[in-house]
Amino acid sequence: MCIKSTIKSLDFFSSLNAKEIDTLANISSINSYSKDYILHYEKKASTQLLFLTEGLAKAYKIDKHNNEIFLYYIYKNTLLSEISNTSSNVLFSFSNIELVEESKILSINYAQFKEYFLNKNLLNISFTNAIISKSQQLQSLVNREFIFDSVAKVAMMLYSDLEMFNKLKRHDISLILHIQPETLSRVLNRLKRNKIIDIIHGEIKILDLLALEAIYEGR
Amino acid sequence: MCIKSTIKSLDFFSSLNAKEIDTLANISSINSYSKDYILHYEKKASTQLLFLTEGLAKAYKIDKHNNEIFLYYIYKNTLLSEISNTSSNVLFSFSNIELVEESKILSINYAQFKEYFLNKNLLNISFTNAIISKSQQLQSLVNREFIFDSVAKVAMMLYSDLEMFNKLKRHDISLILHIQPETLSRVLNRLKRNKIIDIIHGEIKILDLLALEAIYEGR
DNA sequence: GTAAAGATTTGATGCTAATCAATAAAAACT
DNA sequence: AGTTTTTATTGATTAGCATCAAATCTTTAC
Repeated sequence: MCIKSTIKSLDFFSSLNAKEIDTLANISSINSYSKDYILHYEKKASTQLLFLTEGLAKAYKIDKHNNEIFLYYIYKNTLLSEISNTSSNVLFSFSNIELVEESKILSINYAQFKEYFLNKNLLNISFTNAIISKSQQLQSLVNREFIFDSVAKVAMMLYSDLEMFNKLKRHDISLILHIQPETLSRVLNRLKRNKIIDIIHGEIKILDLLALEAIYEGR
Repeated sequence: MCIKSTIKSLDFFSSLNAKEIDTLANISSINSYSKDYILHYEKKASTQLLFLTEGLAKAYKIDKHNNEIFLYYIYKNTLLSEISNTSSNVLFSFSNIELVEESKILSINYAQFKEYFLNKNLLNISFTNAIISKSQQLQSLVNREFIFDSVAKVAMMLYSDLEMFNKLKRHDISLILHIQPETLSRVLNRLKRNKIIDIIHGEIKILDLLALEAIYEGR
């Protein structure tokens, strides 16, 4: 059956046996959504625990001036929901979650999930790890936004994922880095002037990897 | 014995029985440190899981210009360590942690803690909850810093904890809110001019609670 | 190939809060 | 009390980006 094979394909559930997967399938459903669908609005309550089985999503918030603040991407085969507590049966989302591609979502009744799994010491490790990795995404966000200025943000992204940088449109990069496209353009020019990178036909080549690292490693 | 009664006093361990507490006591130690001691440096590895049993600590990071960025307070009876993963036996701290008061710390060997407790499905719920509450502290930090400008930050703190606001020195408040003391002073003056608060002998009285709330709730 | 649409860059200007410097006020001494 | 030290305020200036507008370059559609 489709739902069971989907569950089996998720790392999160790899510790379950056949019978447990049956139980899980009974409290779950799978839905497909098209690109740009907004799954979650900030601060809204939900009774379902969601997993992204296919596709790509992004988490973001809206600031005072109605600008979108990109938080992080959520890749397939991971937990989508943000866990705000374990004592209540209701989950409050911290951010908006929007689908970037057409996606499939596994939706599990959270109250029953707790009853049949967490409270029986099943999936605890998976659950903890999922929460930790969300927490780490927040940590890198804090690094990016508080510790780094715009030059450091760009340097960091060039250093850690040049391929992605060259693949995406400048507009999307500026969204991720939470700076304006104009600022991004100016920063790239500055790095080029300083002979740290070169820009050939819009494609970026790194000339001085160490200098790039030094920019965001600081001091 | 002292170490056992300390363990018993921590909510985190309330689900353990006497024998389990014995086991835990064997892989633990308690240390006292004086005010201003720095427990953890950012990015440093540790093999110990730390709990604050008495006192008060603060987590902070250092930005490019060597300014301290206050993250959050850590209160007694809670987990001090930041959990970066469960697969390794080493913990990497995300922030610096410094004691604000003279404090007592319970220190547990993390590898053995995992072996004797987490892997045996003990303390899983406590552990998960501790991680969630750390994650939530980061979330409110993100809210404060991204969504709020300096006026909104001050309004929020006045609204939610006036008592604390009046107790602390302006310098400490500005540290918490991550704005400069000069800015704080100017913001307070502005609020006073707008008749939202009054300042009598340095002590702040709220005149218009609704207006204050509107400033940071503000669409 | 050419027009239209979209993406990127450049220039000018403005806003928020940081920084620097000086003063004023309050608290802690003796 | 008076003096020193700490804390808070005020004024002037600046840094860092955002914003707006226009120009240029690139891609897409026909």
